[in-house]
Amino acid sequence: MINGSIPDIIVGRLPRYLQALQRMHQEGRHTTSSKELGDRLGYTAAQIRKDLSQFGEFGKQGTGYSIPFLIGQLQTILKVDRMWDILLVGAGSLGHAIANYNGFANRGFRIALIVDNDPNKIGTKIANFVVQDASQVKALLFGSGIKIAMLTVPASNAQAVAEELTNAGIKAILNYAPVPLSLPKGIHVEYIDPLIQLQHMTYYID
Amino acid sequence: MINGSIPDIIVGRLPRYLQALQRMHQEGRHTTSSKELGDRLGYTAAQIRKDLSQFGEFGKQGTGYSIPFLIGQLQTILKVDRMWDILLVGAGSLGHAIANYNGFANRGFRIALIVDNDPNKIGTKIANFVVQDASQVKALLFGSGIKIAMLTVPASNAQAVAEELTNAGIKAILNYAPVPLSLPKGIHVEYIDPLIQLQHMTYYID
DNA sequence: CATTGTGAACGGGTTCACAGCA
DNA sequence: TGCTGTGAACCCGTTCACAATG
Repeated sequence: MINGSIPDIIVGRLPRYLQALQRMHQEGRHTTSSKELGDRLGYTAAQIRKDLSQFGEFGKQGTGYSIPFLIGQLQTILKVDRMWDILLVGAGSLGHAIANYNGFANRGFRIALIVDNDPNKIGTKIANFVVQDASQVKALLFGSGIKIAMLTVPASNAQAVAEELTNAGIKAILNYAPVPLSLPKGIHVEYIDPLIQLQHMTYYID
Repeated sequence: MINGSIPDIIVGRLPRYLQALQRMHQEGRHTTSSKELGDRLGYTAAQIRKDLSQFGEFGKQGTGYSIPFLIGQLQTILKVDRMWDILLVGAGSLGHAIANYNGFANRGFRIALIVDNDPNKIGTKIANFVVQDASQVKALLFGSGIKIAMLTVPASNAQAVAEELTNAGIKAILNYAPVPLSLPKGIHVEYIDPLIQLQHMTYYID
């Protein structure tokens, strides 16, 4: 393990490894192998070993990997050994569903602030939060330490809102709006768009 | 264009091309080029030309691509030149958000049936649908022509439910539960898991 | 003896570069 | 001139295969 720049495709698999390991841990397991982990996730054993070897030597020959140890290592690598506060932009039905989802906390995340630009929504309560005015987002974020946003606004506003967020210091955006965002280098964007995935699958169905 | 088996990674980009083209169409545009399309989506012009060339010769030298024509071609290739009925499994808050989302129809999909296994939810109404009993799913699907399911059930049930769906004739599953599904060859699965994507991004943030 | 870590071989997707054509 | 379609070159991620070791 002598590396500065890890391929993004490898980084993208680490959360899946972590998820599977946490599940094994819940099942009371203590040890696993690259083979078993690969079988669960649909990867080859060699790939898992090669991926992990980019970050260190975490296994033992003949034995495999200690599950709790590897969980700890991956949490450190992915920086989810801490709690990340998240800004939720958009208090529509999807925003509601996200705000009410209780699976974030044990994975390193928590919704910390909800904003919307609809006067009818500002001031209403969602899951213990009062919806704040989106136009004040820069002031609301100032000093908050929030660096991640989830975007659930209409497609037509997404680019403009994303630019405001960038301007307000946000460094990563999980974009639920069905539009590609064009933002400065250094801002990380991931997309969630069920229609893209549905259309991918229909190609294969008769 | 002489091809039987297109790489899946190319198929996965086609819905994005289609989405961008539809947006251009809404903007009143008639023609585009591989360069412009690539700029919108973050791909190189060469890649877009090469991808499209797998399916035919859709462009004109010197001019580019006719937007309505290319939209039609991609819709045919992806089989979204028809309407696909979808089964929604799980009537929790995420299921509600999905059922109330009105962006499916103009992209080739519509929710046709909602089921849940919670007696308190069965019989309630969501977005004009009465929630049906999940245990009857095979009978409900029989003769319906529904081949696609969206899964918004707890992680602990997801594998078992997915197997039932497979058994009931479902061919494609969009899985919102944070677990990898293990299903027979020929069943297509796509995953949506915001935590995986958040943990991917935190790797890059300080 | 089971299983890791890894250099080397392999494979396939991306980019290049240019002929061809409107 | 502008832009497509595509063979060839290139690049990079995956798989192989085996020495190393608890």
